[in-house]
Amino acid sequence: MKIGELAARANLNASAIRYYEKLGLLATPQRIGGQRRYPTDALYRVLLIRFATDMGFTLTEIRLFLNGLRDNIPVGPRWKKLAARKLVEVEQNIARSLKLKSLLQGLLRCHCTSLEFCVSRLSLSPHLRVLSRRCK
Amino acid sequence: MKIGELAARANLNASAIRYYEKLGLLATPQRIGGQRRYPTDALYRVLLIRFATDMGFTLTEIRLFLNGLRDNIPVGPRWKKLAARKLVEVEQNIARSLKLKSLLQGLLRCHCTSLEFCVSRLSLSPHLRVLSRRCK
DNA sequence: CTAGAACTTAAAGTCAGCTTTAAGTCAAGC
DNA sequence: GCTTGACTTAAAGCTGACTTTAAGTTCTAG
Repeated sequence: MKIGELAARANLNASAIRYYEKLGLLATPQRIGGQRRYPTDALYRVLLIRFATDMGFTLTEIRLFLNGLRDNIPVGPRWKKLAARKLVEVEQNIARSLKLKSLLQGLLRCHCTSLEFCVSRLSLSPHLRVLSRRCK
Repeated sequence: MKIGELAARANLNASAIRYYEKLGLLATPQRIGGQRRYPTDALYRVLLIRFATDMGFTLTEIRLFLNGLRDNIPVGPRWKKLAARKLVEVEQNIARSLKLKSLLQGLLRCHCTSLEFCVSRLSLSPHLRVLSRRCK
């Protein structure tokens, strides 16, 4: 498989594949005439990387994890430590986003002419009054 | 008020204030001996900007909104359009984060030796099998 | 055999939201 | 009058995950 096909199958740019290789996330593949040739396994590796980035892991974290695999360090504890840390981050993000959501909903329920009232009703910080002060 | 005091009161760096000014978020203030002097209003302006960035708005979005204020375009519709769009983004973020959370929790409940089972039980994508295949 | 698509490299560019640096100017207290 | 801290500028640096560029090489179809 050449890089273009690998990239297409992983729904990525070829440059992203080269970037992963440069970061040490992908092994340097066999070359034919200077061009990279990948075994099917490489696709799974790339898809795993994509999955992990979708899970919110950084490429650095993923490299740590994959290097653990390579060095035959037991996967369990390493993975769980990373996952537990990420879980905390995700939960904080959810809590924050829920707060933002209700704040935005509250603001959206206001009419412009009553924004001043809305601001106080929502107990928003006083600096928001600069907003209502200018509101016709 | 000099820039240092404004920055301290907004819990920001002075460089951030200058950056906001450069982006057009803050009016160019009066100068005394080349140094910026701010009226109290400027603090409310900065706090409003901080509030909006905390709400997840980008500085570009905030500038659009503030320019609307300056040009005496009615605040209500403009604000609501931005807020409604942001609300959708926030809701998508929440949905995504909840998915990630349950996925991470599922993975955390696994033991290394049963990760293969876990992967199939969680109905994870097949590329995750590359993981379990290497797991001792 | 040749056109052109796909590959190669290193280095620079992108986005956001600042911070840091370097070299200098101004203000306030003693 | 002098020191020191706060201010000034433009430009470069930072993080993360890539993309783009430029200039060149190789593969493939006709």
